[in-house]
Amino acid sequence: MRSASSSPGDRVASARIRDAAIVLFGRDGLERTSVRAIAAEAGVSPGLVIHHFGSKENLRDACDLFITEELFGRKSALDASRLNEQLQRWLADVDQFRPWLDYLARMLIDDSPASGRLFDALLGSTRSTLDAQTEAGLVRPSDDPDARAAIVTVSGLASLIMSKQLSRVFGDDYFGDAMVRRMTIPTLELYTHGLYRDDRILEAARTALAPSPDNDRPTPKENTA
Amino acid sequence: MRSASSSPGDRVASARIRDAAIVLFGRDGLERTSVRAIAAEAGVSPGLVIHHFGSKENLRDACDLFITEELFGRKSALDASRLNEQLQRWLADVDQFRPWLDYLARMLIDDSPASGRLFDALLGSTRSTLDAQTEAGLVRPSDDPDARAAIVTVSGLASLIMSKQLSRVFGDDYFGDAMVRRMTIPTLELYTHGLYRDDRILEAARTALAPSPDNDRPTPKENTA
DNA sequence: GTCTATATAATGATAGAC
DNA sequence: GTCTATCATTATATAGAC
Repeated sequence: MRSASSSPGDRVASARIRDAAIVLFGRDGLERTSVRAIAAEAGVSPGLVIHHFGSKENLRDACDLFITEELFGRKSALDASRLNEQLQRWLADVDQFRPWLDYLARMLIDDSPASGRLFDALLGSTRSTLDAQTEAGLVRPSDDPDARAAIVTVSGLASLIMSKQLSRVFGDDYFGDAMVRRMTIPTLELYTHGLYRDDRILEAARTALAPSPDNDRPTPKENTA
Repeated sequence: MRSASSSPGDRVASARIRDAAIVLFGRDGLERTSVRAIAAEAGVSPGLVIHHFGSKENLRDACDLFITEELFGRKSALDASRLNEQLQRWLADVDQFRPWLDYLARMLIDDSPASGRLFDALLGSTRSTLDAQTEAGLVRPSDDPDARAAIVTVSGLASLIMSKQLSRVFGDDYFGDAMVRRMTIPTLELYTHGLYRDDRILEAARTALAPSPDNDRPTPKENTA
């Protein structure tokens, strides 16, 4: 397995540049990262970065491609099980894969061309996983499986995107074990027993959204934020 | 109520500049927005922007302050009910408040000094709302109320941060009614009945995380992403 | 493949007139 | 308060030597 840290000498320069770019783009963001900084991180000259990738934008595309291929494999077909397995691996060794996780989080919030494809793939994977688990009797059926998959997807990604905030709140460094341990059981608890004690709020919302032409109130969201 | 759109002439220049900055920072991000672009949006010269705010960074701080004061009020004390009420108002009229919602989402992902305070306030508000609802018998008690509040908070914010992705998936323009309507019932469904049919996965995780010194596996997250 | 040196454009910020 | 003109810095990207 290729290391995510940059140890100059063991890879060719173009790979070192790409890896350095992933680290810095993921850590500081695309705009805050200069070609010079990438060159310094990779131990090469700024000119070589452009020589290999043509432009900063092309380098970003190369990083997007690399990360998505690491996640999904070279095959264009979406393999939900491989994606889940790969994500598990990254999350299981955060110290090593943090740059890739950071880059992934950046991809999801900087809506680039690759961003939409990535989100669609994650959503599709969640959808098919939930379908399989529903068929296996593990997960409850849903009236709107697509919407449910979207909710589960964005909720899962939320911990990734806001991992810095969560780590700080839990007195942990950045996506450390303490945070993961602290979140796991309550998350599964929520997904097992829900939050509300009875159907009152759900039924109230159903009534409010029921067929009634003059009803265009903006749907009671009931403190879900 | 002050309008969030920029119609030059009805406000003093410094307010127009600040509002323009909120629009552009929220839409394009801090780094992609130049002082010149803000000046053009506000209908003033670039020099005036610096004259009023000293620097781009100070202008950003002023925007952070403005948005947080709009959310929480001028009082430093955290008032959960006011915050919830204000968020409802913004979400109920997305067309008007989109710039503020966008700016809010940017604040949460660009971890600035104000970002941590904002997140803490949102978390605290969620926590106290859940506490009140628990006491009222509406919400189930939790073994780890802080962790549960964190999960609910980031999950709620996830829809805000990834609203562009969600809108696209639901064939809607950007946080439109279709998306909100489509998400509301499944979200409440999830919060009412949960996702899993029984306790198997929860119990498996509890066992895996049970007191066992040699067990430092990275906690099975079971496809929540 | 890799470097140094440089061109060119855009940025944040300043100075001074009005 | 507001503008125009400009400075100094930094950015990406190019050119050509080795």
